[in-house]
Amino acid sequence: MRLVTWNVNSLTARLPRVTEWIAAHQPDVLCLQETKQADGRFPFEVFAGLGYEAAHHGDGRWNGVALISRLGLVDVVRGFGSPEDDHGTRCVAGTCGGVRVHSVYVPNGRSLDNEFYGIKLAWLARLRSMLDETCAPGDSVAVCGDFNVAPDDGDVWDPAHFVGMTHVSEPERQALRQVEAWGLEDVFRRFNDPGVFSWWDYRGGDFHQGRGMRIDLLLVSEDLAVRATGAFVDREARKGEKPSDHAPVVVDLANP
DNA sequence: ATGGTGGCCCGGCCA
Repeated sequence: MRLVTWNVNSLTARLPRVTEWIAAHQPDVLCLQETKQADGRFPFEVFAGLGYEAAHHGDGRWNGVALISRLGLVDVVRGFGSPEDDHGTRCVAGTCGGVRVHSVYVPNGRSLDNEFYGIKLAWLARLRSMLDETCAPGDSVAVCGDFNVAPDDGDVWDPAHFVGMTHVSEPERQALRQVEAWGLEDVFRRFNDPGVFSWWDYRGGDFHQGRGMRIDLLLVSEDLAVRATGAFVDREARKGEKPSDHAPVVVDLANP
């Protein structure tokens, strides 16, 4: 099973790159974030033509998440169940080939003194409580998406640059660890040394200068983690014509 | 040097 997460920064703008990438890399389950589409504009038929079922949760200009699967897609749940908890369309879950998969887009937080920083911490706490409510120990679970948190100093190009900034603060990292404490592992780390990134700012030639962060994560339950055979960032997808500012992150799992 | 780029959709927000 090839499991992928990719923040596409507008699926409308990125659809040619996404379909090209699917054809070349054959994901079984693809979690997208920042589709920036309402449900009515999501191109279900395009993915169906490629052999995939899809679920989408989006309401227009901002956010929007999708779950795309060729292993089946059942028991779809959009959001956390209350608009106050959701803070936009940022989570969609479904069961794909026996795995409960969540595509998530954690609020950015903007800065430590911004009201959205508290919203980000609350959202991560709600993500944990949602897992407690909807998944049982022993379930096969994956939570994949743009967490807007770099788990460790090795996940940013220069820790000194980020002192006092969002994405690296201890409360965010603690909130992420509380999600993992449900029973999930950042399995990418099994196969990659520090210094591998998934996002680079469009500005200032950051990608070509290597100024990135690893904020796109695939957190999987232990039964899945032990089946992992590899994990990588496809940096090629960050190059070329009209790239997203994020690259796809891939985890491969052997059959059980 | 408090900028820069890109996406939404056309002025300003968001990342």
